[in-house]
Amino acid sequence: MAAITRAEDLKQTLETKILSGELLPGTRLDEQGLAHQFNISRTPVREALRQLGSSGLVDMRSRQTPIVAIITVQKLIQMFEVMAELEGLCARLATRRITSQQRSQLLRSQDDLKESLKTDEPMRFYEVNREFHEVIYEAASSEFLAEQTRNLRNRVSPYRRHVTAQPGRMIATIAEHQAVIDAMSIGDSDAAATAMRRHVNLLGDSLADLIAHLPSDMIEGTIGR
Amino acid sequence: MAAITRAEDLKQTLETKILSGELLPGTRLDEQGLAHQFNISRTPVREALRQLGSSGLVDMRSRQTPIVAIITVQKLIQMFEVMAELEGLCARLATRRITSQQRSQLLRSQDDLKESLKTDEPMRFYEVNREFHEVIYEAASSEFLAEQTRNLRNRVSPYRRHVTAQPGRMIATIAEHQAVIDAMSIGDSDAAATAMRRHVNLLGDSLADLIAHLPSDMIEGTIGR
DNA sequence: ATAAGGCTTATTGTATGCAAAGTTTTGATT
DNA sequence: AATCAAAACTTTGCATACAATAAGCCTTAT
Repeated sequence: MAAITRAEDLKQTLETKILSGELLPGTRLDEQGLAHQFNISRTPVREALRQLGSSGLVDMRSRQTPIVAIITVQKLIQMFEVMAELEGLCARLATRRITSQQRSQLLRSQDDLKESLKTDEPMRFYEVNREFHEVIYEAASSEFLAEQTRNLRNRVSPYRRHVTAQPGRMIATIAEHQAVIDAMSIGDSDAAATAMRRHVNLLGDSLADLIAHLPSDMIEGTIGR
Repeated sequence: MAAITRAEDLKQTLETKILSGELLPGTRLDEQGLAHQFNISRTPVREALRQLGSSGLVDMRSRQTPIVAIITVQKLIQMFEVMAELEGLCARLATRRITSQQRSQLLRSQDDLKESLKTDEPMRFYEVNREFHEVIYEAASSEFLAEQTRNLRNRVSPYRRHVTAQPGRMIATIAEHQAVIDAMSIGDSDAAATAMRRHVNLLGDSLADLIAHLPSDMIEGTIGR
């Protein structure tokens, strides 16, 4: 399922670089530069940028050089608010529809989380955490809901890695995940939804605090160049 | 705030035609045809189509002629499920943040709904109904949430008008709106969220039923030719 | 009659050139 | 030295030409 068109290829490449933090918010993405850099013409570059634009990762003000989207603290809070609701719905649906296989995957990922906390591997923690949520998306059996939620996760991802590595947050995350698992295991879908919503909102608050209390020139989001 | 670029213009035009039902799901949107029809080149046409593609209104399978997106009944149900959750969140936030002006706007729209039912003006009903929800988005004071919810409303809109005009649904809608208003007026944000979620889900079920029980060649969504 | 295969045609993907809008630099004037 | 204006330059928006791929059609063989 490799991308066949240059535009699609570039879109994937840029998306990866933005999500991974290699391209920081505010970075200018001029067509000619990218075209030259990837040995393609401006046409597919434009298409890739436009697509990233409508997905929200790139800011496309007309007649101006596109930049990696900068999210204000206020908007970040709003995004987590919505994400909390969607993840909550995922948990609610998953509680009713989860298979036993998926249930054991959840338990396993919980063990892995504790392990990576003990061995102090924040990157692994980040990845396992992602898997935990991914299992719940799958268990919810709503491809559309999964897409929407993933898209939102992606959009906040460039800011998220700041907070994920914080020790306090890692411990809290494990406890919050446990609350979700517990609610799901007794089949209480409302409690599962509430626990998940709370989990995501706490994460958002913590991230918002972190960013808001940083001096503005420490925030990567300020127009770097 | 008129669109200045041809691509943006065309995007708006196509979006309007799709939402209004003038362009039915399954309609082919070939670049050359549109370019000729609007006296512009293929380049801005491509851009407009790509944008509509990522917003979900147009289906853009690679190397194939784009078509107005066809939504399966299953996916439609999933979309309403998510929309119900988002509209519920809107109602919850709006309950806490609504101004007195907005509150009276809600009451007024409720009167207008009853009026347009009495005078049998389904188009007006449709429009006032939209306004009702729009006021709640605004009252929720989360531009991001409003955007997400609107986008979803737009995506189901081509299918929605089938059910809106049904007399039973119109009466039910008025009652369901009233439940939302009542909960909001006593400041019970949870009840408001639940009432709104219920309202949107009922609408979705009703629409899904309608479409599922129709012979497939009566569904506009089937690839018309 | 039907299915398989190749050829023709239609349509999308990409490159390039030109026009228009925006940005920066430079210079003149106060 | 500071400010404003204009010109030079940069960068995006659009048009057109060409390449590549998929779709449709016809032929042919079984």
